[in-house]
Amino acid sequence: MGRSPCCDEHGLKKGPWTPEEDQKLVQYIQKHGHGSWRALPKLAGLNRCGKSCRLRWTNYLRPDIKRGNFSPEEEQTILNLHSILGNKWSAIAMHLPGRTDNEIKNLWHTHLKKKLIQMGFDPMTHRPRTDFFTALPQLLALLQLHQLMNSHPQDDDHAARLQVLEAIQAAKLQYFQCLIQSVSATSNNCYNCSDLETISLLSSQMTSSFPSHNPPQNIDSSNQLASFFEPPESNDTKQCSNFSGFNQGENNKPRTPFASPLPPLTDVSVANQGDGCSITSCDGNGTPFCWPEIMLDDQFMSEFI
DNA sequence: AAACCATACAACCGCGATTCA
DNA sequence: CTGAATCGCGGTTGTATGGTT
Repeated sequence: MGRSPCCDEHGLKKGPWTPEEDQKLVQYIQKHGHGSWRALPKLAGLNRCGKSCRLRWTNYLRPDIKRGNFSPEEEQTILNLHSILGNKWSAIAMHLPGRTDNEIKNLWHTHLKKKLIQMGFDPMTHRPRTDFFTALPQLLALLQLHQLMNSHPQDDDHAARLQVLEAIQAAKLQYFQCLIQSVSATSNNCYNCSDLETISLLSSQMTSSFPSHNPPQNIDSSNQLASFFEPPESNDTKQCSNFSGFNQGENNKPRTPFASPLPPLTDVSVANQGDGCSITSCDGNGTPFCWPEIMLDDQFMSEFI
């Protein structure tokens, strides 16, 4: 279906509008209405395309446009509507008299989106942020690499092995942080579960947190994750990050800090502290909740926190 | 004072939807 | 019914402005 690109017509002015052009446009529309936008520029004596005129009128010159900063109430309305409607700026604008879709869109990109991110919310889903599913493919790829490496213990590429192990440690930390974020976000619930059950439960919760995305369908990779979270057996490990989320001792099983039962938590934060990281939070009564100590390399802490 | 950077917002562009001959 | 013309939306870019180094 062919279309003539109206704005490509040569000789037509582009760029910022002058007060004289504004005046011509306003006077013409007040007198005749806009009618056909395509025909308007010629009739109004403007050297612009109709599309440019329509945009200038609807976004700037219309008499019912409310100018000035958005009020906190307006911002809240936009946030509420965006969580329901998504990027349907014109639909959102219909609920805010005097505001244009363009103005709302700009506000979103310059302020509201950043505000949500800073508050730890995903600006698209309006739910607590977690990069779990973003990181999952890399996590699984690293797992495969790890398994491959372990199945060829004779390989003597020491540097490569170290690199892979470090990457794995980084992925573990990233995954761990996702869990913390999720616990923080769901802190009104008490979980009574053990290590992998916690992961499984949180994973399913995260799945339900992404209605508009496409999380991996086959999320039941608990076995893979379980083996992935086994501590590396190589002697090289001491040169890598020490993720003390493993039970040190006979079983060497992965240990999440979410010992059962988990109290409702608030103010969860992870801070870089010397050689490792400290996690602080409060329970529902505002008293500090004691987390297991996590030791990690500065390199990884500075990268991920 | 100049260069650089970040931010805000007006304007443009491409494309799907709708209208109309 | 068909396809060209037009409209309107959402994503993106360009530029002015203010702040920082």
